[in-house]
Amino acid sequence: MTRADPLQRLPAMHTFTAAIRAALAGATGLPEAEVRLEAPRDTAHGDVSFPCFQAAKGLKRPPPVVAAELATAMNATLRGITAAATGPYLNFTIDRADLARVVVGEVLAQGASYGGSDLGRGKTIVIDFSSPNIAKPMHVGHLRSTILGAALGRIFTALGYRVVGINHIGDWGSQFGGLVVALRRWKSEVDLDADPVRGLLELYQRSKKAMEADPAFAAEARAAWQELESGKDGEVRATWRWATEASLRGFARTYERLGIRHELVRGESFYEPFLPDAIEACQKAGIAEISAGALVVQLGAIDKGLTETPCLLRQTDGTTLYATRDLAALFHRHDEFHFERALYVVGAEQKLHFRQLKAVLKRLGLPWEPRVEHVEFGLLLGKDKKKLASRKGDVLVLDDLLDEVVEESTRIVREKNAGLANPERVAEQIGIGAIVFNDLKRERIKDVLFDREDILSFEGETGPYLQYTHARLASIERKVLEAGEGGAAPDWSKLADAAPVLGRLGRFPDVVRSAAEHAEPSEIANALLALGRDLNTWYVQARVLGQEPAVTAARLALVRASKSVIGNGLRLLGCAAPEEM
RNA sequence: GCGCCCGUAGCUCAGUUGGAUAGAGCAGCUGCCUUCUAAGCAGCAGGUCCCUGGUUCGAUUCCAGGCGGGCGCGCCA
Repeated sequence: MTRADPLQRLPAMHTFTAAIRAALAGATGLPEAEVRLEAPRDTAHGDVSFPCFQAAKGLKRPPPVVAAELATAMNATLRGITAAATGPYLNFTIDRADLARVVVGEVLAQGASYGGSDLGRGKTIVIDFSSPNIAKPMHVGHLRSTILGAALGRIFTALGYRVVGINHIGDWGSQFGGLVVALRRWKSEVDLDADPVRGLLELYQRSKKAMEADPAFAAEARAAWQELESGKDGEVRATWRWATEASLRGFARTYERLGIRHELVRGESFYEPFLPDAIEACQKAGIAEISAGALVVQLGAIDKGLTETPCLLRQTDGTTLYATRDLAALFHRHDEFHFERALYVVGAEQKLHFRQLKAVLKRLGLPWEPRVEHVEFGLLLGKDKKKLASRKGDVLVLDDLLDEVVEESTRIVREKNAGLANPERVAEQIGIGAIVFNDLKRERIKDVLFDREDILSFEGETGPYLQYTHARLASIERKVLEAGEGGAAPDWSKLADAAPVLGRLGRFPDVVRSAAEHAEPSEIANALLALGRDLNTWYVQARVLGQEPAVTAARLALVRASKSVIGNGLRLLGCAAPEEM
């Protein structure tokens, strides 16, 4: 395999910024790396801006004077880019035709891969996300981890990384002894075919009650758990395995609706055999000690905030804990994948746990500790601003939410576009898109108020708004082609009125890269919304059909490029990009 | 009590490594469907960027201390 010349892989905008950077470095004497360019907040100022405060300090002259001097120098050096001083700012405007030709050309040439790169070639990213518990339906609380993790997976894949998405199923623990006994006794009393997870939930809940009320049941459950833990491959294990597989079948439908797949499904039970090794590693390193009867790793020396909260590896009764299993899982993943980054897409309420986990890695002196990241996200809060808990009357089962939103989108699709060829499919795309986008549009650390109205609204800053924009662009493209127009050579200078759109198209690859770096899909969501706004503003007043051929061709090219970028962005986030809606 | 996170318009949020007049959406009010989908567009109105101090030519942004809200804090996961 031959490696592409990295310079040729630079996004379109870089051809311009590189020229500006080099020219500024030459004129100011600053190293190129220290020439800090920014995108002006107001596009009327230009495409690229250089605040002259720093340079002025070095040159010992007032910033506005420096800006004016540099403007003259830049205009003498640069071609196709004009520089103008506005107070202390030096603003660059790229020749409109050049900007349009280069950006649109690159977007169209790269198509579905525009926004991506080969940045991650040969590197592996492990993403732990979703991770529901068996015998319980996925709750809306699982939504954020599922949607965020899947989006991150697609983003890293687009950047050329090998992505291993792991579903760390909660399939282990003493409570499953009770479930096994419940299945043994009452299997025939519930419907486990139509909706296996709901049936299992009923049994699970009955088993919890029976544990308290019925000593014989409790004893049988304990015995079942002991047998399960012993590794014996008998009736108990077979029943547990059946319950696990039935749950996974139920989850699979939900994942399919969301367009999500994991590369690996590995329950906590998978790591059971590796627990002794994990504990031994800590003991051999001399960092494990007995405290109040439990085996712990003290962490105060690493992190003062953890003085009072050591990491517990083994309880007084000899059994292991969450942290032990996560540690074992992490060692296993490192050995198997030699990851560049290992991301845990888990709620912020588990921050302490991951801080402890990383502190243990530090005490072990493992150099790859910084590669382990807790991609935390805010809580899902109820209307009372308290953590959302299961309550009667609230629809909190994930599938129910998906159904409810799709029902609403079906109603709206019928109302808005009665002649649509496949309304069910489009309604599903829009409903799911609304849910996914609603979750990804804000910074992940922010708590989310679970607001049904918010999710069911398809106007403004929503997934359907972008899907609608995409569908309209597709419609324009269809109509232009039907009319047999758009085949002329484009006059790129006629896209001068679309400069904000061109800038956003050109910067899209930077947005994707930044979103990956920060593990923050909301950066893409917000960039798409801004693009959508600028685009809508542009095309309502720039008709494509029936213009001079060179104008129609140029506008059609921009429509296609914009549609491509919005589509790419929506798909990265996990939203469909319908051609019609 | 300790630790961490959040605090920007009535509500929900953006705001790039500190930089120009702090921006969107929703809700409210005005307009725009005989021309490429009105899930849209244009406009009006709406601000003590929680407070106080510090660093800086410059702070919504960085630092410290408060205030308010949330989450977490050894044998659950």
